[in-house]
Amino acid sequence: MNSNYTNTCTVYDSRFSCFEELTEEQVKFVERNKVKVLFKKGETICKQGSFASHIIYLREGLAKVYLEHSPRNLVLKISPSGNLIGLPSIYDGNNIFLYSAAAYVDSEVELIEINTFKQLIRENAKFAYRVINVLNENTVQIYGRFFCLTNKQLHGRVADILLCLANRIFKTNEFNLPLTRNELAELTNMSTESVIRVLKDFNDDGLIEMTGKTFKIKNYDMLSKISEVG
Amino acid sequence: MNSNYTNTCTVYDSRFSCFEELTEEQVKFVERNKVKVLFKKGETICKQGSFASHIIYLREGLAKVYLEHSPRNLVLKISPSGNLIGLPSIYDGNNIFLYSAAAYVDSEVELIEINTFKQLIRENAKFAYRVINVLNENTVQIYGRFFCLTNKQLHGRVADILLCLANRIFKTNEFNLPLTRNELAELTNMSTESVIRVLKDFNDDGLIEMTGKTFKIKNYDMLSKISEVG
DNA sequence: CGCGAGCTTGACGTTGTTCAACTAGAGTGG
DNA sequence: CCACTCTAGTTGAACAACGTCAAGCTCGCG
Repeated sequence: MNSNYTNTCTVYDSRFSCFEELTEEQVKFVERNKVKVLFKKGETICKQGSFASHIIYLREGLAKVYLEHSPRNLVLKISPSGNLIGLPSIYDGNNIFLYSAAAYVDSEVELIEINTFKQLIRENAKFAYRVINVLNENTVQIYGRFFCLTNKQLHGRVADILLCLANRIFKTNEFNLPLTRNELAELTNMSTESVIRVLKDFNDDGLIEMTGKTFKIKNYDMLSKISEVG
Repeated sequence: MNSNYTNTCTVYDSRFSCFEELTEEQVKFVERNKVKVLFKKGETICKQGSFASHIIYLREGLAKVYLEHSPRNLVLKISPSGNLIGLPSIYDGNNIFLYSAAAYVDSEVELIEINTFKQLIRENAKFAYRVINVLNENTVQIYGRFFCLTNKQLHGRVADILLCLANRIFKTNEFNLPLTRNELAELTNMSTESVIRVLKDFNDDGLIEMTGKTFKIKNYDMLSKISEVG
């Protein structure tokens, strides 16, 4: 019953699986029209502006979804395993990827032929209903992140990301982050130097313990508070 | 085939009408389960966090859709007549409004009972497919605005809004704006004073002609350029 | 051993907000 | 018809928040 968006805004992790609603026959239909692909860390999974011939299911790994624009990109979300990427591409006849996605770590994806996916939506209303739920979930997450990046200051944003990573990605208070400081900066929409300074502040104040890429949340409540007030 | 998001980002104006896909019987079903309501300028059409018992169709008027948060709100989009508000509320079992909406001008809306709407989605896959398109269109628009507010500077944002209003709302280069400077500031996520200063700059440089609330776009190309480079 | 990428730090400049003061027009009540 | 008040609009000056730049550091790897 939470009606605010101040927290855990960056990671999109769907609670819905649309595929559960498929009939046996439809499942086979999907099986026949998908391929499995491996992406190495750093590789582009889909490219903004190119033809979207498929919907992407991230079976294993971690990816960022972002809008490309010089001089700097805008990361829309990070997507852990179990999520769909490219759903907005089924919008209108064009089938163009509206964003790019890249692998943060080695990842395994399944590419589902887009017309297969569209056909399922038109054939199976329960499946479509699930898809709508996934899209809406995604919208909620984007709204949260939108708010975060536009209305919070640096410390709030970094606190937010740290909590987000701990809660939603690693699901523990101590984790080894596979991102560079530069990638963290892109994620929080700030300069690399500022990321470093804020992390140092948190470290000096005992809110986190940080050595290189190992992070440990020491004062969860305080970080939450910083995240809230911006 | 445009793959960037630099322009006309604030107004959501759907090209899709989902209702065309309904059968006669379903149309009657909707008729029986909707009510018409008038809202005066400034009134709240829906309230973030409250129960969403209905989907809102804006038949006539102009509204802002926004996240509530002190000290300041975040406007997600402005919605002209002919659009649906509250679709993300059908996400999961909760049926809570994820955002608030308020009328910029006197507006006429139709409230469609939410379970009616849900039932239509589950019954009619073509209808659901249309709804998905509407949601995706909305997502595209939000991405554009997200980019605009996070990566553009003041002049770029104001140029953006002006073009947006001219192109999408008033559909002419000369219009009378029913918004205060303060509302413009909220819309561009900047301070009222900054809005005034930027508008003055544009006016002094001959890009626009402005007297009070009357605006005239004088140099469309230059404004576009400013909007692009941020 | 040396090279390059990522990381870190301090100094400095820019952008945009905040604050305070002032102005103009639109009610409102005597 | 005139104060009075209230809101919206405007302006300038001070200030804070961040980004940029330049330099140096560290560590893994060829």
